[in-house]
This record gives sequence, structure tokens and C-alpha cells, in this order.
Amino acid sequence: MDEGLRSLTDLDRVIHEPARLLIVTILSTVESADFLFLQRETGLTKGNLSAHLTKLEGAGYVEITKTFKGKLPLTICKLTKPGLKAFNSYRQQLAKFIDKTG
Amino acid sequence: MDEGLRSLTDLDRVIHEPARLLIVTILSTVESADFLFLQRETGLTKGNLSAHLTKLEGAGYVEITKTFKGKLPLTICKLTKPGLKAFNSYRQQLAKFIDKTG
DNA sequence: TTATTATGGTTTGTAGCGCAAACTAGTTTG
DNA sequence: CAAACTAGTTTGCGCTACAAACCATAATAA
Repeated sequence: MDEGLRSLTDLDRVIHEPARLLIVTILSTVESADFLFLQRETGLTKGNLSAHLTKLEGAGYVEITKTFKGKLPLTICKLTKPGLKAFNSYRQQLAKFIDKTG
Repeated sequence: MDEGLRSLTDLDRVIHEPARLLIVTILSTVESADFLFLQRETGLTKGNLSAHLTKLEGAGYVEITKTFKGKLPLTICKLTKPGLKAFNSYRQQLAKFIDKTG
């Protein structure tokens, strides 16, 4: 039995959560994105999106900047370098798994 | 933006949990496996393994047969056809994701 | 002016989850 | 008999994801 499979159990849970994987994937394709853009793209509720972003920020994977567009709040999200690294590692781990299980 | 990414949010959560993905992956390579074999291979605690197996059984992904080896209990686990199908779909979904995010 | 509605989020409440410690039932050993 | 081992299951707890409810501000209506 392939012992490398056991590494599945140390997948990064912050990234592994599907909603966050989606968020991070989107952020990896743009320089930055605002809250409402992410909400439209992900289809998440505001509350859910807010919670996931807070979690990603807590992990240091996303940088969140609160500003204003005219007089309305505007929350800008940007993948950090550690966030990108974690994302890439995660994908690589998945790719290995896919490869092994053919 | 690729709308197919949104399908990430409907990944099968039963399979998506790393410990269970590991269990299912192992079971996909053998005809059947007993509890202690799975425990050795996965490195999970008995309690944890038991709970995950119960969950997999509840989803109809694993069939669990309790018998005896001599006078000692012996729990045999076997991936069901739906379980294999779910596993394959899950891998395919992951593969697509890996592909898309290059 | 005072309501009312809309915008852009955050906080709260709840059900469910993963985990290991504690427990159970039976068996063997001293 | 008691103690220790085997093969698991159940319990207790802290954490999580989710949407409903909420909040602050701004625009619009009466």
C-alpha cells in the first residue's frame, strides 16, 4: 500500500473547504476583487462569504482592505503571497493524489 | 470567469473529508479490508475510524460486515458500487479542477 | 421632516462535524 | 478469582459552515 496516501490527512483545511477553495481560485486569477464581485462569482450568501474571507484573512492567505467607492463601503480582497503558495501546494497535493489513483 | 468553478461547492462532502477520502481510496484498491488493517494503513485512532466508517456506511458507500475470526470480533469493510462511483466522480471533479487551474 | 427602502456588509444562532478519551463486551493470562 | 488484552463503539467537547437577523449609512418617498 502506498504510504504517500496518508498525506491526504494533512491537507490544508483552510484551503480544502470548497467555498474557500473557490474564493482562492478566483482570487488567483485577478489582481484583486471586491466583496460583491466575489459574491456574484461564488454564489455564496453575504454572511457566508464574509465568514470565509475572515477565515482566509486570519490564515494570512487573503488581505482585506476596507475603503469606499463614493460614499458606499467597498471591501477589496487580494490573495497574499503565502496564500498563493498554499493554493499551489494544495493543488500539487491533489494532482499527486489524482496521479496515484489513476 | 469560468462558471464551472462553482461546481466546487457541490463536491461530495462525505468523500471530501480527508480521512474518508483516504479510507475510500484504500478500499478501492482491495476486495475488502478489516478494521485493524484500515487502522494500520490510515493511522487513524479506532474511535475516529469507527465514526468515519459509520458515516460511509450511512451514505451507502461502504458495506460493513461484523463477523468473528476465531472468537474475536472481525469487521470487514467493502466499497459498494455506489461508493466506487462516488469516488470516481469525485476524482474526476478534482481532475477537472486541476486541469482548469493549470 | 419623517419614513421607507436599498446598499454593503457583520454578527448571531444553530445544527452538524471531527477528534480522542473513555467506555463496553468479550477473551486470554496469571 | 483478578488483571490485562482485543476489537471495536460511545461520549464529550471545541470548532465549523451556513443563513437569518442585524447594523450603519445613503438614497428616495411622502
